[in-house]
Amino acid sequence: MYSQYLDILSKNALFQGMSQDDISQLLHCLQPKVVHYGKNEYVSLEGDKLEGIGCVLRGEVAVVKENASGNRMIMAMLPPGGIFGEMAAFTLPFWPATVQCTEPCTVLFVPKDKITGSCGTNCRWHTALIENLLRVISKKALMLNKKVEFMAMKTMRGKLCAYFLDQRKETEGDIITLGMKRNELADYLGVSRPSMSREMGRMRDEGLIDFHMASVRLKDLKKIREMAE
Amino acid sequence: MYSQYLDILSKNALFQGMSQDDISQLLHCLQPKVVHYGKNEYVSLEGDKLEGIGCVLRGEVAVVKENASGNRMIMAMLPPGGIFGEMAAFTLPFWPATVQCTEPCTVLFVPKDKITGSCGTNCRWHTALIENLLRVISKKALMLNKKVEFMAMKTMRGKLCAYFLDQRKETEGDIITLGMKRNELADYLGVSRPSMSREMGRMRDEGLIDFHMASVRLKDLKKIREMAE
DNA sequence: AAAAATCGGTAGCTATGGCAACATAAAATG
DNA sequence: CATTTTATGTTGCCATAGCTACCGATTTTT
Repeated sequence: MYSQYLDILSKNALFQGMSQDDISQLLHCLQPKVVHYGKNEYVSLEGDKLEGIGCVLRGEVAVVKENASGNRMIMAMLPPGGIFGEMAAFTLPFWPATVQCTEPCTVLFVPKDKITGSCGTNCRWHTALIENLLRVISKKALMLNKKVEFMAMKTMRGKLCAYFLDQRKETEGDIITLGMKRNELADYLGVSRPSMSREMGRMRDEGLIDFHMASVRLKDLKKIREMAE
Repeated sequence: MYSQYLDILSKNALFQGMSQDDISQLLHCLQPKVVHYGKNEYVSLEGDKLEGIGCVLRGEVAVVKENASGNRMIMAMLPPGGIFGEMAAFTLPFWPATVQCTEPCTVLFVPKDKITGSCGTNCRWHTALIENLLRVISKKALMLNKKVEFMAMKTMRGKLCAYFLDQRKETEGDIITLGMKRNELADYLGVSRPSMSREMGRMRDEGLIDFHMASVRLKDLKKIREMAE
């Protein structure tokens, strides 16, 4: 019944660690709805009743928020494998944003009460699903928490240093990769691109860092750490 | 065994909607550890192995983050009924912050694998626990998301208007209550208190709002909405 | 009720960082 | 390989908002 979608579902964060057979059985007890949409069709409208989590099976959807005066802000673009509504599903009764297809799409909706409710028979993969969901949501919360920390830094230099050190985390070397383009990083930190470039230039002049394109070499870790408090 | 703690646990977000009898049975299968601490003792150290979620039963704990140069930043103060570690438990192997008692405390630790793992016999309240946990974590994520939105606004006025409108949400009237003191609100929005007061004064001069202490009257909703884009 | 502490409004000065505009470099496209 | 497009660096100007300091109001403590 869902066999044609097992391939893409096995790459979905909600079904991580399960074989396609497992997913197939699990789907049987989740009783999800599969819906097809045409280009530009709405998957959900802000304020609509929220019944479950959406998984993109085919196409691409845009999560957008529209303000009073009709300006639309794109919150995310989700390719196949992407999920949406997971943060709101267990807290809000309504969709907090609008979801629209940018091309013909197929979306699978997992009813929220089927996720937590036990399914009688094979609860084994149910447990894995719940663990995955907990992982997905708390990962998001931690990412947001980190972003708040960056944005809360008072100076541009503070934000940059905090971000650099965070990027360094795993790799103990002193060369890091900005995982984003300048524009995106500036947006992420809540500053303007020219001002950010200017500050990075100043930091280079002062011998704190060196950089070329997306790679930055942290030359004076001690001072960088001081700035990132 | 845990009977003396049922009173306070029934006020805990994790056990919401359960009777004390239910909680008692559930605890039996969660096999939590109860630990007593003296004043200023450490409950967990940043970097320690993270084994489960903590519930404050007695006393008060402080969640603190220390930076390289020994400065400590208080992330939260948790009274009895408070929980900690819930965001990290399913994502990080180690505690991301230090937890310390400000007075003699008792803490109950719920092992994380006991939460998701099925317990064989009475799974009924297990399901409720998981739903509660999902609610707690996703609520936190939504709150952080909102905070990011406020902080990302480019101007002071934008931040204020967005916050005012959010506070208005439920009550459709035009008088809102700032749920915080000026200092706290300024911190929350990531601005300085004097600048915020100055801007609020300007907005009053322009006829957008009126305010006295913690209550603000939104006089020109149209313009306020425009500013909050 | 008096004293102390906290909270909130105001003002002046100044610096940080936003913005626009342009220049150069890299990457994508044909 | 040439051309277009996109990404990045740079600069000057200037407004927003930070900071310090102070004063009055309100709340808490004793």
